[in-house]
Amino acid sequence: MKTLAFMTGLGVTTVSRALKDAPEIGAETKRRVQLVAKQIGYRPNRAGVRLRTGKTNVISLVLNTEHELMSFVSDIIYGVTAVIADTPYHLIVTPYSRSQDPLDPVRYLVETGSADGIIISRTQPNDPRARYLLEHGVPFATHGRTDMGLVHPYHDFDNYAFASEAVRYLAGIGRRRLALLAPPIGLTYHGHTVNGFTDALSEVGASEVPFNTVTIDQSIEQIRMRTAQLMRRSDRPDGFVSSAAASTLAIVAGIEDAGLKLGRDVDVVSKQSSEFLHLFRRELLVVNESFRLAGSELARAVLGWVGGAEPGSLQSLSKPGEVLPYRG
Amino acid sequence: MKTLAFMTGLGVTTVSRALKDAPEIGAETKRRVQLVAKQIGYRPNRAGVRLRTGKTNVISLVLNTEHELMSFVSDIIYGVTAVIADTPYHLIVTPYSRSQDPLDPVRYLVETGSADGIIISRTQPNDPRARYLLEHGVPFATHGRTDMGLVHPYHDFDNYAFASEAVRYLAGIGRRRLALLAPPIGLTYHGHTVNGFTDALSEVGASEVPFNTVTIDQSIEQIRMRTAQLMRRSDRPDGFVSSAAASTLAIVAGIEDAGLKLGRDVDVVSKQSSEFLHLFRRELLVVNESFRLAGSELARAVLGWVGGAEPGSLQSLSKPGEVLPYRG
DNA sequence: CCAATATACTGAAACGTTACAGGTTGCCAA
DNA sequence: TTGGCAACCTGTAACGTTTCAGTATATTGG
Repeated sequence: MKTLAFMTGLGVTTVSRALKDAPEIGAETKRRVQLVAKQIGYRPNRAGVRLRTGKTNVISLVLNTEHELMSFVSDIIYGVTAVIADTPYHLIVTPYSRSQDPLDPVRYLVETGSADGIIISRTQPNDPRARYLLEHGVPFATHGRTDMGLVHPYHDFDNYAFASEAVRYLAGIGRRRLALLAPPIGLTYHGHTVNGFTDALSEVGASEVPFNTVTIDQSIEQIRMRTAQLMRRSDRPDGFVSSAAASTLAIVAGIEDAGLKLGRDVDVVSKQSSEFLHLFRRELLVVNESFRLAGSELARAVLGWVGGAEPGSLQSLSKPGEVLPYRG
Repeated sequence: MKTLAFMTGLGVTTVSRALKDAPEIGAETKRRVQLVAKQIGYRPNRAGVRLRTGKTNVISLVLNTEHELMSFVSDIIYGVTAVIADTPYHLIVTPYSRSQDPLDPVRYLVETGSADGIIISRTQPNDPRARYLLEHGVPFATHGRTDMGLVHPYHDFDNYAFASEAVRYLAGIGRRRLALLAPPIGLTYHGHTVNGFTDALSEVGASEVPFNTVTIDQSIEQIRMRTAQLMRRSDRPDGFVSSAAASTLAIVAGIEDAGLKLGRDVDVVSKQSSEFLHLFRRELLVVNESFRLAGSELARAVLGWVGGAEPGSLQSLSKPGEVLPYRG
């Protein structure tokens, strides 16, 4: 910048202001400065800006290293980076592990002022992280809604609609006794999913086969074993609704362990975030959820808040598509 | 830090030096300063340090947004973060897309001085990024080796061993006509894989069924279609070696599209980075490759170089485990 | 006892940027 | 003519850190 000032014969202050289109700089001067800046490839020094203004130009994605789905991590990162690609923002990934309080990484980011905006996942109805961030005035967006009467940006997939559509579909092909492999208890979308499931059950007059103690956070082996146990009982379900593709692999394995056949003895509707369940078993019924979209929406939301938009206007809910059987 | 200086009654210079165990500070003073620092929870301001020293405390992971495997992205990030978790380093993810020169993001990072160290993947035998980084003296590590006579840190999986073991295993169960679904042409490990494959073929006296134009970078549908075509020919292979789990799903689909049966008409050995292929088809033969390990090794390597270690001492090669059939 | 030296500490400057509090010029109205 | 004002520009300080070039005091060797 000093170089720019020298080259243009102006003061550094003028150059600084000219580069950000301040009103008190002559139009001609602005164009001149910006031209020279472009020519010599001037890039603002992030440390200088950050030290002076506190603006980090960083968005942090806070992830659980044990429980996030593989596809979630990959796709959400790509979604976020696609949006921030032509902004000065960088994406930093802040991990936390099972043993840690989920609030820890968030507190760290806020205390060290390491990010202008934060994206969190595994959102809870009463989420201490959201509360903390609101209290500290740090812009953020959550993947999943909260239920605290506080308003903040979020992106969510309509899991109520997913679960209820899944139940309706299964009922439509004659399935009457349904089991739900739900999201982890405690997370907001667990509630949404369970509600959609049970509401639709009573709507169509089907019944639930309890599978409560198992969630998609469990290991493949656990889910497989518990499914096999369940399927060996006389009152076994004839339909499953599964909230995650990886768990669906385990459910199918469990079904087959019990000597039953997918599509004949039982049907499974599963969410998936990439098109592979139909390669796995053609009989599966799938609903797509795009985590890349989630990443983009979340990035847009945080950037919006950072840029001064109303948090309440930065909320989005993505509707599930139809339940899809295999086609050709 | 000014606060610390005031509290201890020392000058800021002394505090700065005391905190980093400089030799010219009295032992007693050091302990005192460090105690007070701990008490008030002092954390060095990253912008201050970065502005003064140029040290960013950032490691950047450069990823292709189209062609990286899902599991690769997720696991490598977790591997890296696990290593840098108890260091002052942050991980930033720098993406680039199909249309871009892979050198672009690297150049950006170097020109803006945005990272102390860089991790790159999809390494080529003659890799312009590695050359560029060496020329500019920026520490980096590559996932995969180069072959330019230049020495730099890397982590690699021994794909020669993988491919040759796979061939030996298939030959051992009577397969004689093998096809290889190779990594993308141009990447170093394409060559390694192909060499391992062909060397072992001649060793065991089996023959290759060319499948050259297809690589794991292609879409699931493409691979599936091409496999089905191949399997409908009279000179079809009776064994496959596949370099990626996702592609293996497509190969199996293609095999079944052609009306053939896995394990009877044809066997497939595939790498996988998470334990799911055996849920998919029990007849599959798998070799595990841990991307989390790769991430950790790469992080250790860059940090080592940043810390002044010899680049040549920061190279690691991970040997594949055995070919594993399904068990219980 | 003095000079040399080691030990322990310090102020000022600098990294690149922006905000604050001006300064200069030219024009217009009184 | 002059005071006021708008338009445009500028120097200085500050953000938090480290480095440079010291200073002051105690210790040692001759």
